[in-house]
Amino acid sequence: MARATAGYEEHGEEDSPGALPQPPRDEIDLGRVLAALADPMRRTVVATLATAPEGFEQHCSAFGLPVSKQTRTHHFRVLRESGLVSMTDRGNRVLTSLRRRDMEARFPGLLALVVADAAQDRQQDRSED
Amino acid sequence: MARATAGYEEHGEEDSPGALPQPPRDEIDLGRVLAALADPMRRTVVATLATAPEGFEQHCSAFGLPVSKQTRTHHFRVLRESGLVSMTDRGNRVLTSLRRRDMEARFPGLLALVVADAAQDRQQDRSED
DNA sequence: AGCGAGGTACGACTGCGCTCGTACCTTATG
DNA sequence: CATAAGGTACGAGCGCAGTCGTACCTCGCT
Repeated sequence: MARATAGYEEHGEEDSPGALPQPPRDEIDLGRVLAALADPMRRTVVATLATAPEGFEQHCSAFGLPVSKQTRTHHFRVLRESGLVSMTDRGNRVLTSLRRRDMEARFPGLLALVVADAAQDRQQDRSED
Repeated sequence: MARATAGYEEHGEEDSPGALPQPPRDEIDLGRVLAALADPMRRTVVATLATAPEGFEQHCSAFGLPVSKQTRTHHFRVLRESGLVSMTDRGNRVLTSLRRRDMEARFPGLLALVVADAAQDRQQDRSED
């Protein structure tokens, strides 16, 4: 079970069954979001989700992060508690989706910056071959 | 003297005398910038500079940060090494200015987000009186 | 020259973030 | 039912970031 270690209150209201706790739109804190995006690994995850079509969901393990699964869990928790992503517990697998509308409403253009930067990084890697 | 503790190389080319080392525009790293902006105190500084008119410069001590001057020095160093601000050593005082054009060129809209968030915070504080 | 204010350098402490090992749970598959 | 895979909880190590104390420098003012 995910306990309320975050700063926001535990809301009994959970839209869908298995939805893991996350801050409501108005309580999303810029500091938390920026801290979450400061990590390259988490930025990769966000860029991947943001590049994918609307409503895209993916397993946490499908991002190919070069860390152990415990560390992966940690990163996804940070992303969720910051408000960047929404996660659904399906028992043995967890689906992650970008909170695109919430982020666009609170910090318009921020996701685009992350996407653009990730794209530029990929281009640099290609030219270094 | 400020030594090159940053990741970027020490460029002999310094535009104006007393200009403290800072990364050139193309080497400004998003992770560093986001990490710098993740701190509320540094975000306040950036928001203040971004709200002020173009080319505005201010002493580090004039921001009213509730910390010691050593800590203040630390925060401004982080801001400078991230590429957010430009600093000029005038002997006994240091002038800080926002690298507005560079930031707008690399991460368009980011400063606006910081400004908007700071404005919203101020409004909340006012309604809490 | 002396003093105070602004700033930095260096060192130290403290807390937090990233990492993983171990243990355990849940589900799908054989 | 046994096993493997995805995930989490808990704890530990480690490094870095934020904070300050002490010391020192530079300039403006008296």
